[in-house]
Amino acid sequence: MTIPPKRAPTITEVASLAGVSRATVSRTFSRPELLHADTTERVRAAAAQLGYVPNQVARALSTGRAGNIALVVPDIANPFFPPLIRAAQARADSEGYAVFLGDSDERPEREDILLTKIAPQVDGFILASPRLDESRIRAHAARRPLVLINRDIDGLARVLMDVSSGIAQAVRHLADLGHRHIAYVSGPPASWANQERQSAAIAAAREFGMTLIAIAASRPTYQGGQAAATELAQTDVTATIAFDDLVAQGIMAGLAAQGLRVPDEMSVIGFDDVLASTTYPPLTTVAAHCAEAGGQAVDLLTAILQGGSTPMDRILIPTELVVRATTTQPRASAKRRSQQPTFS
Amino acid sequence: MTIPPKRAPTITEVASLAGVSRATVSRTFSRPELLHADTTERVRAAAAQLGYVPNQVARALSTGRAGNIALVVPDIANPFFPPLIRAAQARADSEGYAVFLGDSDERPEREDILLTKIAPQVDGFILASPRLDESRIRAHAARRPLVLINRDIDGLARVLMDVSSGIAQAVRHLADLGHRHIAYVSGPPASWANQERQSAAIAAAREFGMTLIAIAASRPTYQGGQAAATELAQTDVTATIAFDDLVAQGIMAGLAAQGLRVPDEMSVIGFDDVLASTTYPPLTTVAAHCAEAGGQAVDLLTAILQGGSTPMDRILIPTELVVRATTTQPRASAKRRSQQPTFS
DNA sequence: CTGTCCCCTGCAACCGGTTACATAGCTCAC
DNA sequence: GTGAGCTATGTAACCGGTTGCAGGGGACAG
Repeated sequence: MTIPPKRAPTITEVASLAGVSRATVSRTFSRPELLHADTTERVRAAAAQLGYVPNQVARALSTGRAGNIALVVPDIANPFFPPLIRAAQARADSEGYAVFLGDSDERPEREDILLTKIAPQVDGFILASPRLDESRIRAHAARRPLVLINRDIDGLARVLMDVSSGIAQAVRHLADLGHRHIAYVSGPPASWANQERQSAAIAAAREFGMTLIAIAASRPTYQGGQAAATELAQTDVTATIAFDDLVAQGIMAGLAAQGLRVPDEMSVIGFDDVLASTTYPPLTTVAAHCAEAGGQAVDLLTAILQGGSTPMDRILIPTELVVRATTTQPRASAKRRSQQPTFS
Repeated sequence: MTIPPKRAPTITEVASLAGVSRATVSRTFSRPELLHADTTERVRAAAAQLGYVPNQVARALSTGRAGNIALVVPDIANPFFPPLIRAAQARADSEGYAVFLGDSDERPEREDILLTKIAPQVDGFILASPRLDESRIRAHAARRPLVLINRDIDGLARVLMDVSSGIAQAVRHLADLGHRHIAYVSGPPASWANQERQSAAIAAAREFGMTLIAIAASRPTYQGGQAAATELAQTDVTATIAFDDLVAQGIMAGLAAQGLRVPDEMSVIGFDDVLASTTYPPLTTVAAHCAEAGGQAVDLLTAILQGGSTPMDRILIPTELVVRATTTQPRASAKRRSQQPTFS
């Protein structure tokens, strides 16, 4: 049996205990500089005695400011997001905002519903890697300040990973090691991040005169990577760049199952650097600083909420290669050249 | 489709468009069975035309029900929590609740502040692995319905892992393989989960006539596990049970750095089964079904919120051993017996 | 034809704050 | 001594819903 939750004291009770009007109590907590010091003191004492805390819901209704922000991600369980969420939450907290978390389960329509449902309760949104189409995102942005992470829509505030620098470093690293034939194992085709990474890889491979084949991981998961490893084993590529660390790890496991050793028989590079330090062997990867992206997104959002003006509405977070233990020189191999489409 | 206006339409606008009173619009969305079908239809049409969505904040103020629940965890980045959060969020969503997420950064006082700050905006709390002391938890529970995960406080609703069965299976598995000297690498001493696991391990070891030493991982992290591996290497134990998978993975990396091979020279068992399938070699571990815990906690909370009565206020989730590739028979070893405290 | 009952719907008072505006009292310069 | 200019506080109208209560009107029985 539950204890009937005791009702929190209201502003009216504090007012009568302190012998002032409700307005004075309200001002004590919102604009104390308007009041005589003695008065605020007396009100504070009364409030403390009753255990009064201003009701955020009532405050939100009358001011229109909720003191909350919403963070929507496609899949909390994807290791890319927890550090991002964590940083965002910490930042929001120190700015005085509480955080609504939404998981869209990778489904655009869930994202849409989530947004409309929690909109009145928040002052602004952060959409991380949204799967929603551009027009709907713009529609939501028209209602509430909104910051995107990992999605580039003109005119909207956004925090982006500067993918190309990191990918270029990765490809150059492989070129320096002597690799000539490499693969990119891609993520969700609809994902902006995937398109960015893939085209950056293609461009870099062309620059270094390497052959690059693209292999689709059915899903951006460990399992997807495992499946891709089977395809990889049938090609003559000696190095692979994966859509993200999770796929890279799946590839490593898949290769191991095929009896191929990493890095001796196949070099593997991940992306994000979210679990690189916890794989064995430690994964060479491109660090995307996702935690920083989360923090920056909150900063940007609160700046918009408070200032109104947006000094910089497009923040680029640099990425860079972190070399660990999954890349080395290619070994001569007699594998058959694949029929995969090749680029340059 | 109409261009969404900056300000969300209110009940008043819908009422005048539909030619009814505000009360009727309200009832259309809260208690439609009181209205004539034609009326609700007309109101719904007007609402749709304006893009009206009931304002949850206003609703919360007048009903006292916020339609939100809060989920507080000590560290989102700990892989134990994302599946739990994900399941909880999905469940809450389908029950019509939105979710506040709080990360206490493992600090009890942050937990306390978070709870008091969010309290008026939510109908109830879920505290996962709270670090807060019992009296404070009880204080919060007196104000709002509250469900605990991984913490056993008498009289409060809670979802617990039935640790002992899984640990017993793990120890038996090691005994069957022929291990005689094993170690438990512990987590945070203040953690209920750690105490449970450790005492279960001690009890099981005693039952099977094995020697068990306890080694403290300074922190329940990958790094903590690595450090513990150094200590492990100096003992004559042939198998290790880790506080959780993260620590287990750190141990594996640490052992590799010491030149010890898993499982040949040291068997390793984790706990939680949150990243077991993504390590290499795949980790033998105790599955804790943390996602189910999250879902059950939400079910329990919503039952309390709706029913008022609590049919079952203590849910036990069974755990069981999942054998993968990090356990095998012990190899004779000449390592020196350690001076660690031993239990039976 | 009238009375009763029930089904819908409207009226108006909340919920707990915020805030524009009014005002009381006081200081100070002229 | 009086009006201007403050400062500190009160009054009351919101914010956008919900809901107890009242009442109009149709159905139906007598």
